[in-house]
Amino acid sequence: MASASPARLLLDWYDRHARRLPWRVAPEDRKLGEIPDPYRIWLSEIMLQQTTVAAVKDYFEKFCRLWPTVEDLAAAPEEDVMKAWAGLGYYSRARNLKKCAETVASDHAGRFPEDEKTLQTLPGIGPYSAAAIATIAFDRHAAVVDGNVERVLTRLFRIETPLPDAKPQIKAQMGELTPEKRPGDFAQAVMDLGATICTPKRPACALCPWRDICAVQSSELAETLPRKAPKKQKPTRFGAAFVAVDPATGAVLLRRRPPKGLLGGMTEVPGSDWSEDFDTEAALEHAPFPADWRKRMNEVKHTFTHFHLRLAVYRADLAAESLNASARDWWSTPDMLSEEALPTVMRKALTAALD
DNA sequence: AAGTCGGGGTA
DNA sequence: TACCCAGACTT
Repeated sequence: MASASPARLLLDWYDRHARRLPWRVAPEDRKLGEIPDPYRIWLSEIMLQQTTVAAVKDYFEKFCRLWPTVEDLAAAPEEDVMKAWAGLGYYSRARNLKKCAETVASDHAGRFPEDEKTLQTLPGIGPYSAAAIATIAFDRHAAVVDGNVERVLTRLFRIETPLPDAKPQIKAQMGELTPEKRPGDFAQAVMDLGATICTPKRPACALCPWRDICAVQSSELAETLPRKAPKKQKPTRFGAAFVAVDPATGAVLLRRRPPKGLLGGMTEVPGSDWSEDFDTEAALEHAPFPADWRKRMNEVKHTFTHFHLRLAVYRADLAAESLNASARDWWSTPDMLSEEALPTVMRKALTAALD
């Protein structure tokens, strides 16, 4: 009897052990001819970029509740989409999500294209997402490569070429490995294997369905793969944030960030620019208007993709009416605050000011 | 090819 | 602390 193929080994493991993502329909629960909702597959794949399943889950359900179809999302105000995305990070994903929904609604009659090439022309859909959507939503044969796949395959085949130079080889190997039947389940199985068994540190080789065919199984080498270029250390930037509070209502003064760049289009409290040579002694010069600003004891520490941030937080209590209304600023009462498009660093600043 | 974009989980 | 990332876009 011929030995089982690698794909068969993995799919058997997947059918027995793998946790299934809540929004992906299991093959056995699928009615004949029924396909998973491409809109939901697309939405989940965009959210899962650089983000864990645990972090995505509640956001995914909220988006499905607010906008059940791609047409609903296309018709939604971008402002509402940014609010619903607030806290998930990488906010350009939310802007591109909205653009993509509009394109699908207007140029594709509300239906997602089924082939990888066309999918990749849509905003926010790159090589990974295009392959994932084509194979999971449309059962197309595609080589899905994300960080998990890179880790699993560099170990399985002992690929010691550093990333990103190894990407073409990994893509080709994934293409050869992917079976004609159930290609989408296979892709999800490899990613699931990477998330649960073939982990970056201390992989559980003893539990791996590929242990007998893996080039580095249970060896010291496994943890060192995939090889990557050494990463440079993050600099620290400094700045000040100013929280104005209306004592009568508890409302705080907010404003909108510029549409592009860091935290583009998101809501913030007034503050200085952030720089490595920020003069903390002269922070009050950056206040949005003169007031009795009091420095809070605890500063805000936050880490972005490529720098650390330390923010001095100032608070002033003043009546909202005493301030000349600016077109770009608004007061937000405590019950409205949770719905504002506030990124995590701004929620930290508000906590430091209000607690 | 390198830089820009958050945030949470681990050790 | 300091790592690890379930990528895509811009320059």
